[in-house]
Amino acid sequence: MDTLCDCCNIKSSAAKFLSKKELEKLNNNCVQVTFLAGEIIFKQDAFSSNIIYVKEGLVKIHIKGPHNDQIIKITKAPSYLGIPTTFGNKINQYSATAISNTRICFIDNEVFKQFIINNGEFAYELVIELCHNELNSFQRCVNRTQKHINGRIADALMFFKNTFENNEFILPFTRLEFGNFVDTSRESVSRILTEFKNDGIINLDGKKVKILNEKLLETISKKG
DNA sequence: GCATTAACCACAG
DNA sequence: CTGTGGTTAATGC
Repeated sequence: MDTLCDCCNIKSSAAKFLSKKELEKLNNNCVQVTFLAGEIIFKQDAFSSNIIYVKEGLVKIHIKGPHNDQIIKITKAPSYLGIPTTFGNKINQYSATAISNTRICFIDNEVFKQFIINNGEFAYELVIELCHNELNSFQRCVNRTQKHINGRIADALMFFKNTFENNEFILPFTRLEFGNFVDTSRESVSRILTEFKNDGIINLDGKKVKILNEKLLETISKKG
């Protein structure tokens, strides 16, 4: 049974520092749930009651804005979700939706908090993860405001190439969602993608994308 | 001014 | 949902 946290082989880097006893405690205060692509894991404005650990799959984090739903980031397992939302605020500040089929562990807040307080190495690993997240979001912030659309779309394509570890992948987005991810309209996404296709940078068939000229794509991404 | 960029709108698969 | 063409506002040269 891999539901036992003790022998879980997808332990977070932080959970590796938990003692036998702590893992047992975790095991008794954590449930694993499977989500299908498209299912909502938790919703903005609802009470947050748990720490969420993504064991397997891809998840999108998104926030309702005044006009659109904005996709803040795509998170690939293994990763915690909702640490800021749970400790910073009782109410979820964002929603999380499964993009692929996903396995999630829901962990009791109080138990998690006790680990942080009592186990320095565990806490340290978490801080590292949070720092990475913050740096990434700073970076994304700069890119979003300073890069032109084709740069941002090139960024996104490179990102997917890296997360799927493949030059060929299926966009987990409609054009509208893609637009919400890179802060542009669905029309611009369509245009730039066909433009990339016509320039021989990618192959495009609906949501199927194959990167043909990674070097050029990289340049576009860098130059913005 | 003129050119470029990108959003908004409308219409058609 | 997607792609395309026209229009338009903002910005840069």
